[in-house]
Amino acid sequence: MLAMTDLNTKQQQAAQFGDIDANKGIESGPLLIIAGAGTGKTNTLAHRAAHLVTNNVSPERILLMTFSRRAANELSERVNRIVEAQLRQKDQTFAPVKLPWMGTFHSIANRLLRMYAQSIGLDPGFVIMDRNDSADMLDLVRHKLGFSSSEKRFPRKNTCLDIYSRCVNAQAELEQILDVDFPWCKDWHDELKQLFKTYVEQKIEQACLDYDDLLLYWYHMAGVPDIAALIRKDFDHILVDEYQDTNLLQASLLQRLFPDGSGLTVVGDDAQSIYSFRSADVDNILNFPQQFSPPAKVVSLQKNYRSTQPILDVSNALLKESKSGYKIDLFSEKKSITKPQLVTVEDDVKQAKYIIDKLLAARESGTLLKHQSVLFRSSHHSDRLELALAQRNIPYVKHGGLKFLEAAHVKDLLSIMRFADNPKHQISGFRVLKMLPRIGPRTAESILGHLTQQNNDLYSLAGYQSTMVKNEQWTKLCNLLPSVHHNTISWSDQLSQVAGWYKEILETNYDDHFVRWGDIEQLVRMSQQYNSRERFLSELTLDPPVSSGDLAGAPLLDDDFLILSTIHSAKGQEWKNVFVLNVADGNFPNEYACGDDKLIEEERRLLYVAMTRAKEELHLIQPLKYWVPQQQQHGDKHVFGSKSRFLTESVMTNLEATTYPRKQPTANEQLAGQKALTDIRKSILSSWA
DNA sequence: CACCCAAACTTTTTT
DNA sequence: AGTTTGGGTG
Repeated sequence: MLAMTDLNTKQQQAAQFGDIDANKGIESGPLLIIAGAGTGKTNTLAHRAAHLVTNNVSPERILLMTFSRRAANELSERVNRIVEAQLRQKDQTFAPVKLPWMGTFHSIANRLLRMYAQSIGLDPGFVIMDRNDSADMLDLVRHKLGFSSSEKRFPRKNTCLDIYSRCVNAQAELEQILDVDFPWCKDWHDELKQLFKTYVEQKIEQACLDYDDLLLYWYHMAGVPDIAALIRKDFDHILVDEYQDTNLLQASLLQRLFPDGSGLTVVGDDAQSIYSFRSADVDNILNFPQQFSPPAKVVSLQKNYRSTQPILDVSNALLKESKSGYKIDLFSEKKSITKPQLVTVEDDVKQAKYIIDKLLAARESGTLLKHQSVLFRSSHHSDRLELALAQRNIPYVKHGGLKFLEAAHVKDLLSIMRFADNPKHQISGFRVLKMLPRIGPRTAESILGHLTQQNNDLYSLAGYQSTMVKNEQWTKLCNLLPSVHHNTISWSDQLSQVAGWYKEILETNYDDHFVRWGDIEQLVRMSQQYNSRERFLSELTLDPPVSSGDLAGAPLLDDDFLILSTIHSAKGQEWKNVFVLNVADGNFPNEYACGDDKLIEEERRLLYVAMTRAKEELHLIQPLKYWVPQQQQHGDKHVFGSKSRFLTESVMTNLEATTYPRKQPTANEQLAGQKALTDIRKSILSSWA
């Protein structure tokens, strides 16, 4: 038996679960690891992977699915270190372990689908659409079906996509989804159904898959016995991280592939399930054990290595208030007399001031900015703070919120690449053509029609007859697209060539083209890291780089900076000091999430996630009034928030309530105890006497 | 038919 | 606040 000295008993139990088997290395039934916040989940998972590898399970037969690419990389490094350490103990030589099958559900789906494309009637050159593309395509379909000109307003494209996505991911009928989640769209049931049908047809026609399709196709592929058998045969072990955030579609495809659960390990914490808007279903993890017979083994990790006990006390108290779940109690050996703070401030200006005060004080006493963070429910909550930070010249980086790929110019450039890659993909084509001056929706459509007639041969673009489009930009584009498509231009030059063409458009269309060009150059550089156009395009949509508008800006020149993050993006992270903004009803829970109990429960878990990020200091900030980004009616822009419903009595006993700034005594109080010094009324009266 | 401007509308979180 | 829609102009 290998020494696993740095694991506690429970962790070891989880890491080593299963019997050593001569053929398969390790033979194990289904296993569920409930890993509370900060209980060493990644370490345990990495040890489990390492345990498998050192017991002769070959690395390429392990399928490891994580929530994000970042988590995957971290795990990979950890596995490597552990395996190395263990082999060194046994005096064996170490060759780095590569776990080739590691990534998000979506990226694994992408790989498998390309492998099996031919067998399932899928164009192996399919393009992956991001959410925006999908929404645009739906919009187009909606126009074609004539739903946009109806008397009553048809749901917006993004709403439509949300509805569609939920149907797919929750594996439910449209009617049911409308009833539960989109009751205001119920009247449009028939039209929506037709819309989605046409949308699916369009996607097939244009050889493109949206995010949901990646899972959906995988799920259907797993339903074909021959293919399922092939896939199953390739993997001895499947480890799924963040299982609490999987949706029904993901759970069902796992079940199809590995019906008896052998070799299946899932890890998660139901108390941290915060992705229901993406159709994640906590019931997946709650019901996991009973899915099998005999039921899966459950190991729960409760010893926390991150936070001080007072922080865990308040977190535990919060969790106890929820209506369902495993409700594990976290405990820690880190004692402290400092209770987490609940700070009442007047408004968001004071809130920002408080944070900056505390933040700088902490830095003075040796805590770097990057060991502190500010967390919030929605990304605009930090607006006021960002302003204040900028004024005080405090460098920060914001996670969550606007994405690199959502910037118009980046979308422009990528759509040129996508169109060149797959001329059938009309959404990109449309976007590309409309960039040109004097080309609007109608002309673009007509050009695309011409292209379709010519079998999507990009060379035929030059033959499009029109007096309108004859200009140099058009001619260049007609040459550029086919040379990219047929790789006449080598891959390493493609992006810079395309960017070169786009520069002119950028300069005429945007005032701030200078800043935007920086992003384009960044993109060109990034493309060099991928070895083909196809990989570049799919990996970029599957794993979008975090916000980058200010990537070249000042903050990164400084190596110490504050982290601002939405709670969702803070998953898995930890900081010494954590500030949570706007802990008040309306923001926390969010006013849009007060619909039903399930949503409220999730909001509570969100606060739980935020609290458990802190190692030493936790400040919950409660503004008495806060800014509401312009309501329909022009009323007061300030709204008085009431106390968050999550701060119940039992939670409050674990918090120290303070006020900031320390209340100044009023003038009357300062003079308190003295008799009236004078009566002004007399002097006023006297002037009329 | 393209383009520009004004008015209306909608808000969370993200693979 | 920033996007989407509608109307008017050239």
